[in-house]
Amino acid sequence: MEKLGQDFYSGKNVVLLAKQLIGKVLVTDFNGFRTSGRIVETEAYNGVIDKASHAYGGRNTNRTKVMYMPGGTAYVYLCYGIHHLFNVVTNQENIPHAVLVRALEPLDGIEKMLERTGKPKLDNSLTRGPGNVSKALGIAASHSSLSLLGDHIYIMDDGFTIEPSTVIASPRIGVDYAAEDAALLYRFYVAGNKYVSGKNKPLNVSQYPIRNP
DNA sequence: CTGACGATTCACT
DNA sequence: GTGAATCGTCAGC
Repeated sequence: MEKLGQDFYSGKNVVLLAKQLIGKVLVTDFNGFRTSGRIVETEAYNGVIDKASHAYGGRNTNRTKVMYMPGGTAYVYLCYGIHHLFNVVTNQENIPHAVLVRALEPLDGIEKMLERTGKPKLDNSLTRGPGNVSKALGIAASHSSLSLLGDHIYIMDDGFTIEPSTVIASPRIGVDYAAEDAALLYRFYVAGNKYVSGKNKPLNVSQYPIRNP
């Protein structure tokens, strides 16, 4: 059981990092309430050359400047006026790579997550989809720019390994506006896991070959 | 200052 | 499958 450190987040290949984050444990600890879940779905956003990225073309605004911070920083933003989406900034300073965490399998603090989301009981909607992940873990836009090397939001490797053949690569969700980049296989998920959002091919692995970029 | 809109979710048909 | 909710952000005037 060990917290991911700077070396992990400094990795230069954001697509590989998105894949490597599958199976890790995302933890938040606010006001003494610890909540966590195993990451089962991620998406990579490949910096200035990725039309689906907020930093495409070097775009650097008050909101997106967080993406230019060093790897290991939280990038959280409000989407559709309702949902806070949590991303892990990767690579080094001034290279705006990020990984969106889209789904978790709940582990610790499920009662607290139910309280935050107003759900009556645990089901697959608690941490399914990026908006729900943030809501359940208590992550808000005000946490953007927070270091993941600190004590409030961080990611653990607990030694649990997802069978590699069950980690599927697919196109990202909701990025049709990104033209040809919408087809890139930058989304990763655990095949058949009930917390995975959107399309979830249970077993037909061959259709979406995993490529180590 | 203004208007269009989004890396979504949920209720409803 | 369709549509509403809801507001900070950002490009453009």
